[in-house]
Amino acid sequence: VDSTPRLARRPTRADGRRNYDTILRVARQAFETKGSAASMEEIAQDAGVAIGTLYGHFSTRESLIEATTRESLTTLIAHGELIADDPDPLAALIDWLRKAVDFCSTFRGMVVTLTQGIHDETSHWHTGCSAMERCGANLLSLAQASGQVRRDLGSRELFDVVSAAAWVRENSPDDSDGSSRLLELFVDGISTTSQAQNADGFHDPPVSER
Amino acid sequence: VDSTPRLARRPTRADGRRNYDTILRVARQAFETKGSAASMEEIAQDAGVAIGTLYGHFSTRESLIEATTRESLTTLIAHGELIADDPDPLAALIDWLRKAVDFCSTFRGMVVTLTQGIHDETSHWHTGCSAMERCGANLLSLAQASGQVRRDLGSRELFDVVSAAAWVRENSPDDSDGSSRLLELFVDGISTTSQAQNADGFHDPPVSER
DNA sequence: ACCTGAACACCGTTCAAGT
DNA sequence: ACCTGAACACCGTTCAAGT
Repeated sequence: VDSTPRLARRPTRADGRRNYDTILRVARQAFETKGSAASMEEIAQDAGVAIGTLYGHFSTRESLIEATTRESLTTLIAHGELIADDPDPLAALIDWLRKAVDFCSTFRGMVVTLTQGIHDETSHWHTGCSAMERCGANLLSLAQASGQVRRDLGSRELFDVVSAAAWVRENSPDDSDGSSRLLELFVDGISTTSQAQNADGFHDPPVSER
Repeated sequence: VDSTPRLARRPTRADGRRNYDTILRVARQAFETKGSAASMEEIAQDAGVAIGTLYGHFSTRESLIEATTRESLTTLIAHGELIADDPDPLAALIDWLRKAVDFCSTFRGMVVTLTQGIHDETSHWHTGCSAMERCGANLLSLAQASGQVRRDLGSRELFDVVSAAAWVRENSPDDSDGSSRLLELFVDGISTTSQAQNADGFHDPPVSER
């Protein structure tokens, strides 16, 4: 028996495919405006299908969230593999970390689902989460090999850093703009290069002084 | 009109006070085992009162959580004031940060309620949260004045660091033991003293190598 | 294969009546 | 002043019946 749950799949029949696509589109919209706890009933209604149809395609909320963000995750990982041969591994790592935080902040509440996914092997997310962690682990070890990042750091900790930064961004209004102040602090703590210098070579003033 | 909601108060009448105390005791227990989303109904039942009685004393879940942890918060702040005149302000700051993370991890889900509290002025928590933030801000500015901590750091960011570390601890099984690896990374990123050295003067190996 | 929606389950919160 | 618990509201999920 296969313990990993089957991911949502686009149906073959025309009407099913139509519904599947509409639900996905509506769900994306709903999650973005109301967060990952958006009402299933409402999504079904807005998609013009009965609630049972929604559950027919996406057996759990988590499965729907997964399907909704599958593309972005694939893109993130592809990008991570692409920049793996960057001459400056630290720059590549930082670049990827920022994009990873962006991904985890696709909508409110997503980062919670994601972290649950990585710890729960029966989760619809687990495969995706693991791929993401592996991708970060690769960039990390490259940066460590080049001596730019301290070696006492594991890939799980990197994942924690990313999710923590994403969590702060969605919970602290001040941090909701593009850059994650927390991540930059992390980067400073991680790198072995001259301390008190982030990737841009300077520190931003605290929010309260802008 | 006073917009800040009245905190839960111990009633004067004997039977009311008995119920109030029992509810508080049961709630503490329930939150610790089931997290801050523990069923109100169950708490009332276990306390041997009707659900209406619970709401009579604690108008919202948040109010109950606040009352449940009020003592610890007071202790945390008192401690922060006590160590403010430590000859080593950085050590004092770090000590307090660790205790603050502990406090925010009193039970699962608490840190979410807390961060909402600091951003929402109508919250039952807001007064407590602000006091906590002020306490940290004080220790921070002392450490900054002594040149041990970089100056481009605000108190809100410190609060974010604490809550992020607490959030990771309650979401990542690896980090659930006493120390918060994330916090230590932060500390490294914060301090102006020789990089790649935390307060103990060395780095712990990553979890995966222990 | 896929869709439907009534039915079930569960839980938080309120409020009129009681002591 | 405080307590009671039925009643209300809301929402997620299932499943027997239909196309």
